[in-house]
Amino acid sequence: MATATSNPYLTSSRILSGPVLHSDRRGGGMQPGSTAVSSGYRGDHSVKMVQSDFMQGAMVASNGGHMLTHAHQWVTSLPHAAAAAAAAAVAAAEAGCPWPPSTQPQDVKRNAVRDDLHSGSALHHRSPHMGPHQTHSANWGGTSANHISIAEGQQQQQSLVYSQSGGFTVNGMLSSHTGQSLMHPGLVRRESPELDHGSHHHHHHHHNNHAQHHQSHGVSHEPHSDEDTPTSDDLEHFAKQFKQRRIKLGFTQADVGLALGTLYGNVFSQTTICRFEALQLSFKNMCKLKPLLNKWLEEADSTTGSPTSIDKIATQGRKRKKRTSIEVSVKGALESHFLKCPKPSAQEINSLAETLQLEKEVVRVWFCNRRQKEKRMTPPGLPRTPEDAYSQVGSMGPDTPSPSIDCKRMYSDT
DNA sequence: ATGCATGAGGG
DNA sequence: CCTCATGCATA
Repeated sequence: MATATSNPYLTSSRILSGPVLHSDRRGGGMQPGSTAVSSGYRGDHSVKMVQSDFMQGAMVASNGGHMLTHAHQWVTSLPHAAAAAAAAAVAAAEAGCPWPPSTQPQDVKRNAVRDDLHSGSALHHRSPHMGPHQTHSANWGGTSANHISIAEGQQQQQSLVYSQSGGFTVNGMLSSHTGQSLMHPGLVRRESPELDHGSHHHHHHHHNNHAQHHQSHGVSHEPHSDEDTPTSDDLEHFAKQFKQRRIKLGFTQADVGLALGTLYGNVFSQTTICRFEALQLSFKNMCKLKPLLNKWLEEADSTTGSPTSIDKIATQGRKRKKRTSIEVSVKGALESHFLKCPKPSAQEINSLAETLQLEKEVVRVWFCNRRQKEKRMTPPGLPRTPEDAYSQVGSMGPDTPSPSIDCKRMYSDT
C-alpha cells in the first residue's frame, strides 16, 4: 500500500536529508587530539556487585518547575536550552555501578565454570570463526578469570550473524594478496602513522574488578584468549589496544565500522566502535564484537598500504523522530526519580511526563536508556585520567552507589 | 563522545 | 512493556 506518504513524523521536512553539511570525515571519527576522555578504564572501580544498596539521600530535586508550554515537539522541537537556571542536583548521580549484572536473580553459580551467557534459549554458537590462530598481540586473560556471572535469566541474545566472507581486505577490496602496496588516490587518511611502529607495548597491569571471587579449582586455568568468554580484563585490555592500534594506523572509528561491514558483512557505526573502545557496551555485546574487531586489527596492520574505499550505504528513507532535547533541570528530575525507582510503572511514567511536560514516550525511553547505561561495563563518569582518580573528593569510595531499593506505586494520576 | 531513538525478540 | 544491540544527530 502506498503508505509512503504517511510518515509517522514530519513528512515535508527532509526525507533524505538534502542539505548534508556534515558529510566530511570529521564527524565520523574522533579527532586525533581531542580524545581526552577516551580511555575509559575504570581506574579504581572497586565495585562489588552492588545491586540493592542505596546511597541516595542527598539528592533533592531542586529544580524549579518552570513549565513552558511546549507544544509537542515531535519534530518541531528546537533545542532551546537556556531557561534552565538551577538544576544542580544530579551532578554526580552518574556514579553508576559497573557491571556485575545487578538485578540478577541470585545466580550464585559463579566460578563453577565460565558460565556463559546462555540465557536459556540456545542459539548462540560461539566462536564465530576466528582464524585457527590469530596473532593475539598480547597474552591476556592470564590473571584472573573472574568475570561476572552474567547469567542473566533474562532473555534474548539478539542476532549473531556473521557472514564470513574471507577474501576481503580491510578496505573491502578483493585483493589478490599479492601486492597490497597500492595506495588509493581517493583514500583519505587524515593521519599519518608515522609514529613509532609496533613496539609500544606498555601493558600495565590491571586490577581486578568485580568481587565475584572465583575460587579456582586449582588447575583449570584456561587462559584462552581467543575463544570462549573473555574476562572483563581481557576486554578492557583489548579495547585499549585496539584503540591504540587503530589510531596509529590512521583509521577513524567510522572507518573501522565500515571495514567490518566489508569484512564480515556487518557494518557498524562510529558510535558502536566508540562505545566498544570505551567499554560502554554490555559485557555480552563486548564479547560479541571483540572477535570481529580483533580480526580487523589483524587485517589492518598486515595491510601495510591501507586504502580505504569508502562505501557508503545510502541511508534509507526511514524517518526518525527528532531527537528530543531534555533540559538539564528536567534531566535532574528524571535522575532523581530514577534513583527512587528505576522501573516506574506506566502510570508513574505518565505522571512524570505530565509533571515534566514531556511526551510519555520520551520519558519511557529515557528510563530504558538509563537502565541500559547502568548495565554498561564502564560506568560513566570515571576519571579519564589516573591522576584525577586521586584528586576526587571523598565522595567516592570502594562502594558504588547502587540504585534500586524497591519501588512501588506512588501517586496514581491519570 | 553521547543523548535520545528505533526495532527485534520475548512475555 | 521490557531488555538489548545499534545508530542518527548532536553537543
